[in-house]
Amino acid sequence: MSSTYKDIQRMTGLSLSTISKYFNGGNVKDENRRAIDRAVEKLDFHMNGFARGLKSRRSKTIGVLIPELNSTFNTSIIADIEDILRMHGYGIIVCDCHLNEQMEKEAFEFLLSKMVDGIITIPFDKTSEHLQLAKMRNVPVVLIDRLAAGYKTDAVIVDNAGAAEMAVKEFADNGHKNIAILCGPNRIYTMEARMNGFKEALLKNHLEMHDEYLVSTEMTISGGYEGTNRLLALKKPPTALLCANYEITLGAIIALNESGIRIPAEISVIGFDNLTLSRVVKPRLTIVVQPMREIAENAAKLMLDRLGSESLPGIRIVELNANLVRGESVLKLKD
Amino acid sequence: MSSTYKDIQRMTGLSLSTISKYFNGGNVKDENRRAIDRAVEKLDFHMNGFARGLKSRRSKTIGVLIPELNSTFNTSIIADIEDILRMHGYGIIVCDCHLNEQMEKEAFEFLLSKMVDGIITIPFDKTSEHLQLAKMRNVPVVLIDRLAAGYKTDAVIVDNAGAAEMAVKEFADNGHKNIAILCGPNRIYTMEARMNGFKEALLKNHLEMHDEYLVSTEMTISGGYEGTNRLLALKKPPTALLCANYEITLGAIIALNESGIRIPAEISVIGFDNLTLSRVVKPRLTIVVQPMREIAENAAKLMLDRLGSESLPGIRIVELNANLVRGESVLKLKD
DNA sequence: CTGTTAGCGCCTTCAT
DNA sequence: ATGAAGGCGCTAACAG
Repeated sequence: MSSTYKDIQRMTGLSLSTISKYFNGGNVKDENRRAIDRAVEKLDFHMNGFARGLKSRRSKTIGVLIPELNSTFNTSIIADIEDILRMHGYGIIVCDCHLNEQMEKEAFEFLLSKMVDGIITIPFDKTSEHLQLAKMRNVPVVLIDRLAAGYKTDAVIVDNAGAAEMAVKEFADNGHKNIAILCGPNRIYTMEARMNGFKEALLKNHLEMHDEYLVSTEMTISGGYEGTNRLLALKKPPTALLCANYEITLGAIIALNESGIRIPAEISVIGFDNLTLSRVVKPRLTIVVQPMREIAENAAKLMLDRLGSESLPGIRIVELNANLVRGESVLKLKD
Repeated sequence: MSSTYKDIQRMTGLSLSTISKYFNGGNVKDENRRAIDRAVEKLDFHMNGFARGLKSRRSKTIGVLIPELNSTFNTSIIADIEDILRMHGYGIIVCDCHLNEQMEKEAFEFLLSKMVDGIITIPFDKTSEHLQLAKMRNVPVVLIDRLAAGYKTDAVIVDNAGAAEMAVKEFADNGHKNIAILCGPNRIYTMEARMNGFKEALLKNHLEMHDEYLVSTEMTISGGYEGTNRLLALKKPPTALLCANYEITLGAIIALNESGIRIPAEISVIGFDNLTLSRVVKPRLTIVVQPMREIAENAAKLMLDRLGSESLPGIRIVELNANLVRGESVLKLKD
């Protein structure tokens, strides 16, 4: 059984309210401060978070709900968010809904039941009806990666279409006409956006669209691996390949390496997401880098702001841009 | 402002204690049950976790403390633990201590301050003094991956030395004598154990130990990549290579592929940890697989048991074995 | 600067 | 099967 204010009271003779003030930054005589300090030490006193939460209605805990923990992008964002929030005294309760809309809703309610002060989520379900639940309970929500159709709230998004366009332009500028994309399933918002950006960019650059160059695959190493092999098996394989996320990029590289196909001599490649990878692979990979740290920082900041002052202006949407980091994996074709 | 028992009381005319019974599985007349049901619906009533916790002294929340979120092994374990615990009504508060002992201690206290009912951790600090804090507060701790020197508690460990030995034996059985290991830093418990297992296995198999074949590197793709290139640069490169974790394995494969070195014709390789990867890479990688799911399941179970019945027997330690899954990445040498 | 008092929302004897 | 009353540990007026 751990000690309480009452125990401190017994040891110091001070009243509960003085003790409370001490713990909440009020004015307390130095002499008394020290007395309390000593008592805390002796008693190994620790604040009871339940009692405190009961009054303050705050758990200093943020829910983080993502579609899948086994994804470098997601865990990297989580790592950064955790970092930042912890500096501010907040813990994160993490839920993974395994790319399942039903579970997403359940996990969302679960988080609310855990008295989180807010929820940061990378939404999966396109309708995102579950977000309404938070509104009813007055729990702020910050979205990452996509806006919810029916629910306006703070969000941090990346210009995914723009990111894909950037890559296509890089290929086009280097004279490529047969450009393929290895993309995740359309049901994933970011993947859809990147695919759309890709197609539009072909138009903008006056390039023909080859259906067989639009490969939709799982967002895994295997997905990238198999997709690449499918492309290589075409009568006329592409001269340029855009991989739409980290795991796919990895799979593509492994497949190309294995087939003994040289980058960029035989195929030009632009990867996605992971800067470390780009530096490791030789020749250095040209890569579309999402500003992971910034995404996390902005999401955390949006949340902290909301929690800080009860009534902020309206919705704030932060749109960040991906960057193209050039390596040597794109060959300049002569024309 | 959300509704409370009092609101239900107003709507139903029942007493608070009846309502409490209803929510805690007591005997309540069917008629009254329905009345409460209706009120809950109308009021959108949700139990206040703080108030409940104040009495029950349980948050239904488990702390999970790991050295680093950017590691496939860790996140994979977390994903499974989260899964299992959530099924039992528990949420997880995740903390990443960034391979830093000071932060580990702070994060541990932080978790305790968040009123977690228990802590599951992959400890980093070798002395693990911080674990004592949990004992004082009567918070059960389950360790993963290593036992703490000074603190006896439930744990799930893997026979790391045995895992390394298994790999060496596989190489030796195939006639290899020049076997290298690409291992993480010695300060990481599992890495130390695998390195030791490796050395012992050389002895057991009557193989000579070449210092230059014992490469210590970072547990990252770059680490594996650079380590491999270091090995390849030797006058007499090894004929067999054991990679001591997933990221290192990945880096090694990329490096070998790039150098145009064929597996297993020119070098035999055994990887670690990731079954998916082994299936993707061609030739299929022989791999030492840790039973991730089992590790998570056992850790979760140990914790749930502890929380279930206040006084269980003594310490329970579960030791699991890694498995060698054979692919075609180990060449049989003629002798 | 300190003490008194009345809750926060729920659970738990103890009666009825 | 239900109700009344007190308390879990902390906070927040309000006095002094």
